[in-house]
Amino acid sequence: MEGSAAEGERSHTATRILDAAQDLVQRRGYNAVSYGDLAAELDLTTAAIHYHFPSKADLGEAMVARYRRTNADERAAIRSRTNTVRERLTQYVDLYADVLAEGGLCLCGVLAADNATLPKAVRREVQGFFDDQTDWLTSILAEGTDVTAQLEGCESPRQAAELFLAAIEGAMLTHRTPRNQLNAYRASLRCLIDTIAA
Amino acid sequence: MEGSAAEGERSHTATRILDAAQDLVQRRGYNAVSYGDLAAELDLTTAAIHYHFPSKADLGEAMVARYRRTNADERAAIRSRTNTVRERLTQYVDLYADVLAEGGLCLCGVLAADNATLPKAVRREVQGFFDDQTDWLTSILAEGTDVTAQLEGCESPRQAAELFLAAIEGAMLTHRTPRNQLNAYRASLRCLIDTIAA
DNA sequence: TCGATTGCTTACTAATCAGTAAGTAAATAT
DNA sequence: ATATTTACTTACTGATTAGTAAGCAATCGA
Repeated sequence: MEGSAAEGERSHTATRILDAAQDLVQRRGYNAVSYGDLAAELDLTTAAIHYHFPSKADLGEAMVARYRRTNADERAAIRSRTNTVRERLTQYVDLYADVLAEGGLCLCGVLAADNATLPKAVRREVQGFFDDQTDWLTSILAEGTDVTAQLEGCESPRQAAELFLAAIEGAMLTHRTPRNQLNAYRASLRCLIDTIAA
Repeated sequence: MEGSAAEGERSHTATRILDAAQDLVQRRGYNAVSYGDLAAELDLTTAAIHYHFPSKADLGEAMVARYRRTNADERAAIRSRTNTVRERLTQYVDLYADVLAEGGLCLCGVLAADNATLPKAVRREVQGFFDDQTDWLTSILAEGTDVTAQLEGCESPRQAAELFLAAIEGAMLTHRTPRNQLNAYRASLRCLIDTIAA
C-alpha cells in the first residue's frame, strides 16, 4: 500500500456516491433519496452502494462529515483572503449561491428539517455543523467593531452570530421559488450585513 | 341537509386526519409521513384515509390550506389586540413557541425543505403562505416608524419583512436541538426585533 | 504463481409505500 | 318502508424501500 495519507482517502466510486447523494439530498431531502435513485444516477447497482456504505446511516454520516470538512476549508479561505467583516459575511453568504441557483439548500438546513427521522450519528454531525458556523461567525464578528451597538437587542457577538446563521438558513428556505431567488436571498442578507457592518 | 355553513365544513374524522397529518409532518417532514402512520395514530385503516383524501396530494393541499386559514386568523388577532410594532412582532414570533417546544417546525418551513418532491398544488399553497407572511409583515412594519432607518441596508419595509420571515424560519431550523431551543429561538428574534423597533 | 482482497454484479427478501375494489352497517332521504 | 348515501372495513395490487447472500473478474501481495 502506498503512502497512506491522512484519513479521508476514499475510492473514486465512493466519492461519486457521496457527490450524488449530497446533490440529491440538498434538492430533495433525506427521505426522498433512495439507494435506487443513487444507483440509477451513477449507473451502478444498489448493492454496489451498500458495499461502500453498508447502511443509509453510514452514507449520511460520511456525507455530512465530508460537507463539514469542505465547509471548514471554505471558511478558512474566506478568512485568509479578506480583512473586513463586511467582505467576510458577504463571501460567506455567497458560499450558497451555486446550490441555491440549482434548486438546492444548505445540506444541513435540509437535514435539520428532517431531524426527527435522522439516524443519531447524522443528527450529531448536523448539530456539529451548526456549532461550527456559530463559532466561526462569532469570532468573525468579535474581531470587528462592536456588533452589539448596531444590533440593539444583541448582548454578545455569539447572539448576533446565531441570528445571522438563522437568517441565512431561513432565507434559502423562503426564497426557494424559481424566479429571482438568488437576488432575493442576497438582498435579505445584505440588509442584515449593512446593519451589522455599518 | 341543515344550514350548510360557509366552505371548510369537514367531518370529525377528516379533521382528526388533518390534525394528525399536520402534527407528524411538522415533526418529521412530508416524505416521512405515510398513510400507514396516520392510520396507526388514529386507529383507522389506510383506506379510510383515502376515502376522505383520495391522494396524498389532496391531503397535503387541504392540510396547508387549513394551516393558512388558521394562521390568517391568528395574525388578525395579533393585529387587533396590539398597537406597537414590537408587541406585534413578539407575538408573531411566539406563534411558533408551542410547536417548537414539541419538536416541530412551521409546517411551511418543513415543506419548503421538501419542495422538490411536493405535488404542485401543495407547492403553490406553501408559496402562498410565505407571500401571506411577507405581505402581513410588510404592512405591520410600514405602520411603524421607518424601519429602513434602523436596518441600514433595507430599502423598503418589504425587504425588512423578508429578512424577518427568513430569520424566524431559520431560527426554528438552527435551534432544533432539545436543550433550551425555545430560549435560543426567542433570543435570536428579540435581537432583530429590538433593532427594528428601537 | 498462487491466495487473498477489492469492487463490483445478479438475485434475492421482508417490509412498507400509495392507491383500489368490493362489501357492509348505519344514518338519511323520499 | 324502501332506496340512497355516508363512512367506513377487509383484502388486495404493483412499485419501491433498505438491506443481504453468493458469486465472479481483476488486481495485489508474498
